[in-house]
Amino acid sequence: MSNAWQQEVLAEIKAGGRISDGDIVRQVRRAVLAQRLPPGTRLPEVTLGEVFGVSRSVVRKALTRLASEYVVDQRPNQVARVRSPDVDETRQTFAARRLVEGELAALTAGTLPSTVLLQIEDRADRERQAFLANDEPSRIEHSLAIHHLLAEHSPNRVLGTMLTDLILRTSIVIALYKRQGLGSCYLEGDHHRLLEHLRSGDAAASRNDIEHHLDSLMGLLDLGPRDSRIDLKSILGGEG
Amino acid sequence: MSNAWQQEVLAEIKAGGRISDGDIVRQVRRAVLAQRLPPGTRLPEVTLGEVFGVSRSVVRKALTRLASEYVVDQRPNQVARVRSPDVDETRQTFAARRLVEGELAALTAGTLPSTVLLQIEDRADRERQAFLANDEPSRIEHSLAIHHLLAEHSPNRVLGTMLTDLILRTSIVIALYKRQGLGSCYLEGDHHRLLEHLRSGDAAASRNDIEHHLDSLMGLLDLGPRDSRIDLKSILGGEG
DNA sequence: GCCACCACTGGTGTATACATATGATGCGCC
DNA sequence: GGCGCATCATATGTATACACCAGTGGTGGC
Repeated sequence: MSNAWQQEVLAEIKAGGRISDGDIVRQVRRAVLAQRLPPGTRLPEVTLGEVFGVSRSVVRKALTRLASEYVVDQRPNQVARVRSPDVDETRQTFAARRLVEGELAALTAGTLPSTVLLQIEDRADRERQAFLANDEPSRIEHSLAIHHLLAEHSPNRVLGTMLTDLILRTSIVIALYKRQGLGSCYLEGDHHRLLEHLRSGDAAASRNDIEHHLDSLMGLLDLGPRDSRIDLKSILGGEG
Repeated sequence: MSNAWQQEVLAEIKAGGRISDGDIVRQVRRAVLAQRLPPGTRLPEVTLGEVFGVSRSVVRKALTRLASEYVVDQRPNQVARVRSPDVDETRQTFAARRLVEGELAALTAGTLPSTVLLQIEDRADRERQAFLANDEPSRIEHSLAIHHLLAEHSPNRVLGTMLTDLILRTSIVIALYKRQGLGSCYLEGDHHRLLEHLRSGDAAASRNDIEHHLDSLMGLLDLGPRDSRIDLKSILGGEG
């Protein structure tokens, strides 16, 4: 487990009060998304417990939840490891999100209160600014916020929750398979265009915006035969 | 907790060897589906542990998993209870399953090996027989098996897993909201028709079959204003 | 020199004890 | 008689101890 990450976690812990399993889940999620915990990283219960200052009971619950989110791999009698989805799963995850988020956009078009629309607009503006300032972490944060707003305020809570999960999973594989040398996954105008169609209530156009957006996003990934090399590395390298 | 159920569980335990959290998950799922554990039923950890002959550690893990499947409601410092989805969630769950299973049927059409097609055909035949014999539990088992086969053998494993979850959730609400006095939710011919379209590779027709099937199924439910009475009952009655 | 076996270490699986929160009950006061 | 508060029973939250399992390295036999 990375030491830098450990330091950061400790800092956050000092600030807050007691640590619950939910906190651990959030922290690990964030670290995996930011690739501070690369795929294959071992996550022993005792070590995590020491890092967070809690006992194995709490850690176990957190790991179980992370496993149900497909963030870590938990096998009987073996240490939990950060999951490493292969290219097939990546394509399938994108296809699933395309279906769910497209439908959700169509369902949601024309139903959002102006407060939410303004939140989305604000995020889209700040995403563009972050992109221009070359601040990729901030850009990602704002981009994710837009999609999460759509998930949270959709009229179908069941599909909304499913989308929340899929956003996480796609974010992980984007971080994993982003084409080398590509500074940002920003798609100029996509979010603003979607916003206008959501505002005007054009369901078909909104669905189309989402589908096109996700297709473009997946197009920025490197899903070629390189995957065999990755699998090999994770098998041979171990610690990554 | 129902005593009859306790007896049945004990019987199954005697037969098998040791009990793991997965076994508990399966048993509780089954009991909820069969309404042997009605919504609102309290599921204290110690009691469950005594029933299954294991300690709270195992039970806790099982309950966490059941909560992530939306079968039970787990709130901090309170006993876990069997969840009771309201009519809104019921409609949304059906809408979600309609979307996912429709897409999956379209994706899967024409790709299934003949062994799987024969399994589906066998289940459809036996479902009809069970219906004619008025054996509703068997009919439900075969019906579920068909949809699970579709989920398991679809080319998209991510969507397939999502469908597996949605089948469970819709089954629960079907048991909950089935119109009183309705003996069976059998829809004559639906599964055989779907089978033929899957076999011939007609994606559009397969999707249409699924969507029509689920619409008809939801039509058999009683989702009227009666729900207010149900909520009232569960609030006032407590033990249900 | 190579293969099989064995002990060891690191880690999870499970049970249990203690701390703490929550809902119910019954008493006393108003 | 009704309302509020103390008290208790019940159940969960957390930590910890012990048993078991898996991978690993070394060692002895062949």
